[in-house]
Amino acid sequence: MSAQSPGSVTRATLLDAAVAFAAGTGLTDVSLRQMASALGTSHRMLIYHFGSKEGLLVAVVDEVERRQREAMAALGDDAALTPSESMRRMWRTLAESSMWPFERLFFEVYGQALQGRTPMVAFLDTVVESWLEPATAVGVRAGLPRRRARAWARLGLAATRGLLLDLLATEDRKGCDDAMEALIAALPLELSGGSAAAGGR
Amino acid sequence: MSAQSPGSVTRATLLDAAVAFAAGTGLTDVSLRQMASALGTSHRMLIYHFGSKEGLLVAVVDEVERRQREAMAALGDDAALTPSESMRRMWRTLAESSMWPFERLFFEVYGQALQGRTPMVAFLDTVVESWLEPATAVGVRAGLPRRRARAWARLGLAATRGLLLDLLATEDRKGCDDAMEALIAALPLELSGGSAAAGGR
DNA sequence: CGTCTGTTGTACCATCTGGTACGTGAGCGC
DNA sequence: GCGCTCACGTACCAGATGGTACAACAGACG
Repeated sequence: MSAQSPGSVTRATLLDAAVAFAAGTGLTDVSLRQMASALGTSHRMLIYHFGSKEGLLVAVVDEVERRQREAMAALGDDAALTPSESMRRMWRTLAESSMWPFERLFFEVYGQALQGRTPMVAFLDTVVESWLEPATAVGVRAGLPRRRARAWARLGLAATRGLLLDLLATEDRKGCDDAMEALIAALPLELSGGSAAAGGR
Repeated sequence: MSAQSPGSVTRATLLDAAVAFAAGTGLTDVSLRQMASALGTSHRMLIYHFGSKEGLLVAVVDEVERRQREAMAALGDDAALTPSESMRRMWRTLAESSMWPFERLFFEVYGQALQGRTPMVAFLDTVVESWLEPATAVGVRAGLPRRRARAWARLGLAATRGLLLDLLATEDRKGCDDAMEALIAALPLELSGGSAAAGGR
């Protein structure tokens, strides 16, 4: 195996460690030297592999976004479940405390993206739509008119993120569970699984 | 009253300008010199009035939090309205594009607080509870059992914040309005105004 | 008048920042 | 062997950073 491009194995390993570090520490006000020493390398090597600090941040943000999409795919495609059960399961997964570091990182990046900071700002292009489209499809499949499905998908996404913000701040798992259950109990009939029009064609 | 020379500025004025600057630019990766020159003063003066950069950040974050509480008080105490109408009105106010800079700042601070950065971390103590308690009271007054009222208050708060995150990222005002309407339409009967004002005193 | 107190400007400091120059091996094809 | 690329360490740079020392100027008060 020829190590062709500047970084095939080393770079990937380094990126993985960088994401883990970012999840644990955040990536605001972090210098190359700090991150490098936490990763067991030198700031010289980070610049070597990623070109610049900006390049490193781009790589980390892209990787976080990639994992987010991956998680969405893993959580959303369970077509056998009713939407309400699927929603409950997604919440149970996201609210797990082992996920918190990544969610903290997610909201940190989100907050900086909203302020236009490069390269986080690219986050905004996909952060809603990539979740909204699949969730809308679930609602449509369950028999909701498209526009209504999209509104509910949007609401479900927003409530989930808002409750995660709450959970991360208060660590009140029970209170947030109750709120999510209130939303699930209030879902339209089509989404709660009672009379799903399974053959939507 | 000594109308001081144009260069002379009091601490309160400086703080006000600092918050405005933070709302427009963010307060991540901002140096004293940058902020000072944007405020028409020198970094020397910021340190003179606030003690240190940390002291300035503390003052700004406290002020943002204070305004947030003030806004909550202004939005929440309209006891004549039904909860659903009150919610709709609150959303209409918060979604106004003139509020966006402050909301961006809010989420930026929130994101950094979640990563434990001082002094933003103090934000977390009040960011949920100070809104949750009044909203719960509204639900109880409308006839909901306390626990159910609290769950719905939490859900309403989370959905509002989640939709603001969505709105700030996508600027899709209509889509977010639809989602909020979907939530309002799904509120429990007691909150939607059908059987309002159960003789509370 | 002099003195004191609150502000402000200038000049400076040690430290840290991202980035670079350069040397040095290790591995590999020839 | 030779050359060549990748990977990495050491040493360094110019610039920016937060913070400080010190002087100067204003007005209030005796």
